[in-house]
Amino acid sequence: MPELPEVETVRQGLASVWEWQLITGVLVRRPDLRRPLPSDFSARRVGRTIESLQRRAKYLLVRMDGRLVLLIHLGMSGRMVVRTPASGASVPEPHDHVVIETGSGAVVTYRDPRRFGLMLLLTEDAVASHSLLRNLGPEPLDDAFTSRVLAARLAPRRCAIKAALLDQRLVAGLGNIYVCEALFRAGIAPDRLADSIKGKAASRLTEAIKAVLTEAIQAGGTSLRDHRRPSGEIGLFQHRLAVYGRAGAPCPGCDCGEGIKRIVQGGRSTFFCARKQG
DNA sequence: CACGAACCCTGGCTGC
DNA sequence: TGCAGCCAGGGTTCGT
Repeated sequence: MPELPEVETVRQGLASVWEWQLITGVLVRRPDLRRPLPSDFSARRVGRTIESLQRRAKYLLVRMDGRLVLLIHLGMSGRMVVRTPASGASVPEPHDHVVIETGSGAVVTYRDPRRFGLMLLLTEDAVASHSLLRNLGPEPLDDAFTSRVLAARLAPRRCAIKAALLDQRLVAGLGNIYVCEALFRAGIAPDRLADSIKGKAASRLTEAIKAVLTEAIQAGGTSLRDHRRPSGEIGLFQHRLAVYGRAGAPCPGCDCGEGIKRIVQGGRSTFFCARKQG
């Protein structure tokens, strides 16, 4: 589910509730996520103060005092649900796996039906070198991510550009939706070889990636099924998708009669316009 | 390095 | 209505 814009939306929502809050309770209702939660998961966190929330790729990093960091990945179906004292108590749902209460009385629930997500407690020293993080590519919204950087990273890759952009080692945070949308905006065919993207094409692709991610964050992400902001509101970017999930619909970028096509690359759907992305 | 397939797990939708 | 089959925004691992 969540790609970079959805995770960033969750980060912003959680930050307003969690920053500088004391953790007063952690309840593990179901420890068997993608990696099992350790038995001391709760004990190590109660009494800590949350200092900041950051995002790296599709990971959330919750930094606490004592150089302790909670790493969260939402997988495909993970959500963080916030309940404040004003919104009242509620009955736990079947897939509410971890419940975290802070000094303000806010209760944040990690809900993840498919349990592809994970939570991991690390010390600050272990974060940068952790196996889940150390091979991640650059953040696409950083100023340092330029078309020259992208072209250089694509140059040794002899695979389809679609597959290359989904590879988190090449650039971090893109998923199936935003890769499709960025390639459409850049006018690049999804099966074009990655090492052929340079110069003008690399510039168009870089700008397309940054623009689509920025717009999606501003819209609160894309809510196709599971994504919710911590407040419970849905994102709105699904209304602005040009190609993703729109097989057969008219192309919004040109007047070709064929409409948006769907193909399968590496077992995953790709949506594109054959004319605009010739 | 690249590729596909299998796998992790559940829910929703489609078609029969 | 029930059920089988397929699909899904994430990722890893293993074999070729």
